[in-house]
Amino acid sequence: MSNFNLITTNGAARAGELTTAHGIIPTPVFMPVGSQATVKTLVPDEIRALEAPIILSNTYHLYLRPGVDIIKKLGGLHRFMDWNGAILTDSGGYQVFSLSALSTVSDEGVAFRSHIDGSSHFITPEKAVALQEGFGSDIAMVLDEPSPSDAPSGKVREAMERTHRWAERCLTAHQRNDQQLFAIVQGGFDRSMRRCSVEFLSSLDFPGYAIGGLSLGEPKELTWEMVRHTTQYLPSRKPRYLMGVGSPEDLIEAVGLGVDMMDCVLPTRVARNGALFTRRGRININNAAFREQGAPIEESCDCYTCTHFSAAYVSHLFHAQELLAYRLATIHNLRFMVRLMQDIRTAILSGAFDSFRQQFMSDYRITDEEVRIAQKQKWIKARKPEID
RNA sequence: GUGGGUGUAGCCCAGAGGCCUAAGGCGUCAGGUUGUGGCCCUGAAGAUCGAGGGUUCGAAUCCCUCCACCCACC
Repeated sequence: MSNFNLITTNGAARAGELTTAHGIIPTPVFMPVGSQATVKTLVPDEIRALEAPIILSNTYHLYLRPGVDIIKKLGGLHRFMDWNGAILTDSGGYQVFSLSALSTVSDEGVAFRSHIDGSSHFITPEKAVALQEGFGSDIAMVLDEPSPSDAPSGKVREAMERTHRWAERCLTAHQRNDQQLFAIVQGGFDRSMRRCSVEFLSSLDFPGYAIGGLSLGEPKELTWEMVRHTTQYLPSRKPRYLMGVGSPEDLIEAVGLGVDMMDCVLPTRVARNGALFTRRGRININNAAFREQGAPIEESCDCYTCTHFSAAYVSHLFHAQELLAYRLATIHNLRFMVRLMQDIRTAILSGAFDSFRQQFMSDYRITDEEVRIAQKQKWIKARKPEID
């Protein structure tokens, strides 16, 4: 029996159901991030109210603090944080490279220093699996090695091949049958390497596949080219998870390319800085214009924040740096993302994905073109040494 | 009233004859954040340096007068 039921497709876009030990998850789905066993500022009842069926947590952070033994002793991650929905744990591969500059990779595993106290640690693929089995997450990720966006192709291939060997070892080590282990495709920004990665990992019959190593500052067009290229070779009957992406417009784009699952810190992180999503685009609640707005952030939004408070009140809380500001903004942005995915799914099921996408994109004011160009040039500049 | 101190952007302040076209922080105004540190990063606006006079090639800076505020003593 398969864990994933592909209900329908609409072009490349897909609607399905992913069965986990903690519920059936309608896909496509957006997973709020709760790295340290908490979706920052929210209690589980509030996450439930968002209608988020699954959240993401993080092996790296939980391993360092409070440690797997404590979580195990207290009944596993679900009980520890009182969340009875599904949980996906990231393996920590990404954090080792992004958070800690002092890490060294070998075939055996990765040695790194804690960003908290500087202590030394060593994680092997087997240990990454054991940790996640200890946490008891519903979906575990293999230990992978993402490549920095400026890595030369030799290094990218090396990291990809190591990721493949680690994936095999994770699969062998994995034991819990109430937990699914997903593989992670790497291969940088090279089409042939991406394809190579997909084909190798597909042969190992994982219950799900993630696309890693993207959205690292590269131009959007390149991100989507890689996603399109990757999903076309992935097995259609398995869920596809695009890691670490993205913004509201990214959700639509990715689903349109055949992605089923996504997670991103963006909605929660920018929320804490006053950036709020609406169907007409992103706003900054700190802007002077909102100081006197009696209407909510978005009239048509059904979130707790918008059904209880004016934009002026939220604006006041931000200017006063009140803790409630972060909570209300987080609730709004996450509900926006979850609801957007729900609407996308409804559109796919009724065969109207394309028109939904067109309508959304024409309503939604995307990041200024100037900013995008500046980011692109910055990325090109960073890679220049390799080109020379 | 006498003695002392302080006056530089909305607020706190750096500067002590020329590198001042006056620095920094907070605040204000606007951007950014993509497998999470509520951090942080980037821009912008905003100052006839309390007022007036003088010395000097040159004054926020030295001198004089006045004004305001603070402290102490009457």
